[in-house]
Amino acid sequence: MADVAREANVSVTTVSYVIGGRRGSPAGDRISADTRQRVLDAVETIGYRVNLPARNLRRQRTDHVLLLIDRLASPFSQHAAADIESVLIRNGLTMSIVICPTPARLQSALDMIPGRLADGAIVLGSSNPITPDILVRAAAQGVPLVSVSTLVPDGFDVAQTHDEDLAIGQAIDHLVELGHKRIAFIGHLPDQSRPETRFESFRQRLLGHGLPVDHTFVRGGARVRHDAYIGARSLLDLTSSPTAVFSASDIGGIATIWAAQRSGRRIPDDLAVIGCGNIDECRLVFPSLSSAGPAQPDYSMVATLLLQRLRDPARPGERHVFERWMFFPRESSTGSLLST
Amino acid sequence: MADVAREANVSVTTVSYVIGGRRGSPAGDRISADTRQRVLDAVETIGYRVNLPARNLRRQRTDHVLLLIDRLASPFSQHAAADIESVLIRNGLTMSIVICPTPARLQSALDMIPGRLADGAIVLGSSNPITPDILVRAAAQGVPLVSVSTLVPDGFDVAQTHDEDLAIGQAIDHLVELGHKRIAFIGHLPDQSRPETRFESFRQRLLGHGLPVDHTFVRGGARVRHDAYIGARSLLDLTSSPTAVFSASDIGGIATIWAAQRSGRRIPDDLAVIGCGNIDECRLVFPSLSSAGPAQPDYSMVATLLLQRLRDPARPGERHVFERWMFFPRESSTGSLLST
DNA sequence: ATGAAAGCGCTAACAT
DNA sequence: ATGTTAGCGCTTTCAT
Repeated sequence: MADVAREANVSVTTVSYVIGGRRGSPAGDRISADTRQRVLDAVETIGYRVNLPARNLRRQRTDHVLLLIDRLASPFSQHAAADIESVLIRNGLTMSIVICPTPARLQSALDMIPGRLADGAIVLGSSNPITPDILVRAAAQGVPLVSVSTLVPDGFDVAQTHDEDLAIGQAIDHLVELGHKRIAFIGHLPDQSRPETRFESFRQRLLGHGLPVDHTFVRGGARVRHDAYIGARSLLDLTSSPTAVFSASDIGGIATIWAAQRSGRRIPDDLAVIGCGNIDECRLVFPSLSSAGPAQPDYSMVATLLLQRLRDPARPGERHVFERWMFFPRESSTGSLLST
Repeated sequence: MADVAREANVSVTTVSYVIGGRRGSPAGDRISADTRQRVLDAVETIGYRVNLPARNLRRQRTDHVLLLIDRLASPFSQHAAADIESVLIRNGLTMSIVICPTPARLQSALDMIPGRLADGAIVLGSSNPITPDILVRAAAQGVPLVSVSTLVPDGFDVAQTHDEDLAIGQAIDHLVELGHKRIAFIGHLPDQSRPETRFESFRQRLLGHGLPVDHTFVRGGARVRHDAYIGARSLLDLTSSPTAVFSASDIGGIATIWAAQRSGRRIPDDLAVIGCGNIDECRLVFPSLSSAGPAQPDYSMVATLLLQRLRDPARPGERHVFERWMFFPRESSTGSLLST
């Protein structure tokens, strides 16, 4: 900066004001158009680049936020990341993504914020059981945080879906109306030792119809195509196999369709399949996949929540609804295209 | 740090040595075990957190690298990111991901490195035509860079696949041997105004068999399931439609299978399909997708290349092979499972 | 085995 | 409209 100042025949202050471009108060008016141009030219000839760590050290702020996700591959993360980042960029912030497949990695990513490498974080879909503790502790230490989950807000905000239970209930009603009695479940968790909200919705609705919830009809692995495929195959290999499968994810539903087709079953005649999430792929797969999920998910409000919290870190955490779920019947359960 | 020093009754130097833990020379021997423990306790009671921007400013180094990808959704990015990050972590570095869907975003992400927010970057699969220019210019300005692509190395290293052309050739041979003459192509580019290496491999091999390359049989959009689906559907709607489709991506191949099934075609009897990339999904889809791709991709050497370049930034750029392609015939072209 | 102090590059309060 | 200067929090050389 000193070099630039010398070249432009101004002080470092002037250089700072030109390149720092405060969006606040004493920005434009301070420097004359002529001086500003001289500085810009000097920057060009010198090849000067601002040193961000120095700026961040001084400003005590980075204008950068972290998006923490458990894995890249999830079909909605692309959508979510794009929605969120566009809001952040519009507000002058940058974003980067850190993959946190384990609680330890989540912790170390969150540690970047007290470490002043970022101003805050958005946490997507870490369904690990010890995640809440980690988030609560981080928030208690003043880390501005928004979680997209069903957690209880506690110093951080929670963005969550609405009517998930209702939509899943409608999916089950739909299967029952079609005469299905042997309905299996493919969930996210590898085991049934911990509660899973979508399983609870599934279970309650089955019980409501007077149908038994048979634990030999429950599998995990909905998060990963291959795992769900294995789960579906083992369901279909049962001597008394299900006539319908409800999966807690769409990729699990699609994997189930594939496993069923490979076993020679026709869909939905021999096996009805319903997924969750209503991702685009549901409409492409043949037969198209019935799904409970949001009509058109929009994650931009998640970013807005973080912006609010950055402005006022002391706000108590709150729950906010950012997408409303519905049931979309398609070929995989009805046999004909009722809805796209 | 001053607070910690006071609490522990030592100097800030000592605190720095304890928490900075130089992995180099004067680290362990300098501080006595007793003093070290006193400092650690003080850190605990004070709740001290190191300020990374200050450290990075002073060290002129961040021990952080960027992974630049064009979109999250690509099926191999999960794998690549995990491979690369594990090598980096093992070497004491951290990694974050920045999504660069446009050349402008790629540029601004790369600018973080002269900006001293990261030490270097790995660029995955930006197939945009102006990308090479951006990378060359960044490298010329001293940005340590590794590109996973088929670009010409120029100040940065290039990690690339091997025998891609050969594997695609085998795939085409396979189709020709099965009697196919009307073979369509679904590529990455939206138009044919720019050369595309996989299309070139496809084209050359067809010509080698004396088959015409019909431009009404070429579509784009292989990168996105929905786009590929649209492309495949328009191919199948032709009055004289292809009997085989070769897609430059596996998700394009799977989308083609779906489009064909929806049109009432049997696979491979009415339409043979081959993809590229050999992703896990190929073995799950029904019928399983024949594919040209690596047997088991391993991206760790990409990270190794960057580590080398960080050590010696002046090294001229080189090409390195990190995965070898083969052709894997499966049900979507043969009708029976020859290979998994 | 430990401490004093310079300075990394920048911003912003306070001059003028 | 522009300049002076005191730090931001840390690392590291040089002393002791």
